[in-house]
Amino acid sequence: MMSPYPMPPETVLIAGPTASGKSAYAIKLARQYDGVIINTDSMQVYRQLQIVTARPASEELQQCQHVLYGHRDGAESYSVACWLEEVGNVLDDVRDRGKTPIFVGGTGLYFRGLMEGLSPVPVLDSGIRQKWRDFAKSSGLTEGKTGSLLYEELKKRDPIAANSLRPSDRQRLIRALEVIDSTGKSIVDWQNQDKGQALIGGGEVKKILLMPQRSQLHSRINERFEKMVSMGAIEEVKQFLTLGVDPALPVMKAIGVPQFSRFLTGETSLDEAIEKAKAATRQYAKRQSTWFNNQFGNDWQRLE
RNA sequence: GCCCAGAUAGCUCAGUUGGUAGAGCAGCGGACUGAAAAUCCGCGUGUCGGUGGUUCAAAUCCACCUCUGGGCA
Repeated sequence: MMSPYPMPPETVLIAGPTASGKSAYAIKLARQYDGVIINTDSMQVYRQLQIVTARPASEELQQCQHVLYGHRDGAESYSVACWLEEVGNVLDDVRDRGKTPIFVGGTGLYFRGLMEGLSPVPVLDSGIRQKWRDFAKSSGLTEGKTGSLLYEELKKRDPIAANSLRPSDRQRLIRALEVIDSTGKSIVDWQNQDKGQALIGGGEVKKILLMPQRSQLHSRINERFEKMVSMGAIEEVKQFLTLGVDPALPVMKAIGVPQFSRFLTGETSLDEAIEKAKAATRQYAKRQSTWFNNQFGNDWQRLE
């Protein structure tokens, strides 16, 4: 039965690899459902990078309300936990105003946190976190996968966690070490604990997955990157680099930043920087697709 | 027109005295719980320019042809 006044779903989720057309689709649904678009992308939160992260610009922002976009400084470290905390506040506000929350982005981990909650690991001491990052730097792990000092250290302190990780997986080894060191409890134990109440899922959740054919996605990625360059992506990265942000921070890994940084110091040609950045984008889209294909449930509506 | 150098994976190129080929990049598949645009794991995807010839055996040697660079006219 068609109703003349269809009720909007309680929540809308729109996921898809980079350049799959999420932003435009989100605006369409936002108008249909009187929605507020909520950023679900780990890089579009940073204020200084708009062009290079394909963050919606003024024309899009005028068409409906967008939140959690470009609201954080690149010099801060952001995370899925920060995001979930912010989402909690945003959701209360959106629902109070009778609007439909529309989550849009490409970060699989953020969607997982949103739908399933997060293990209740407390905020860790920043000194201890820094200690293990420094340790990792001196461990020589970047050189190869064998003889990892991090791995040996974790085996001593938390053999169960070590057993579940690869000796070459620097990031997860560091995380496991800082958790056991700060809390005295294994990350595995934390992860087996109740994740608490998920932020969404009480009512109808419309889940949409935009998955264009790979070859088409590659064309769109390549074309979009050329557009970014003509819109001033290089200048944006140049300006950002003058701030002297810690090279270890997440924002420094945004696609375009390392490649243009190397061009700006004369290490590579412009053509090479552009080709490398396009390739990095295609590889990223590949990893996103793997996540969406295998980590999401089959209750997502797939669209090309 | 003549001389020289090339032609091998999508790209750049290795390939020993003949034994049906391998690197990097790209690509493909996978993992994923607080930096996730991160961090990791796995996989060569090939009419060796073409046609003949020599040989038990040709990417490899010979001939001719095609194409691409460079040089001489």
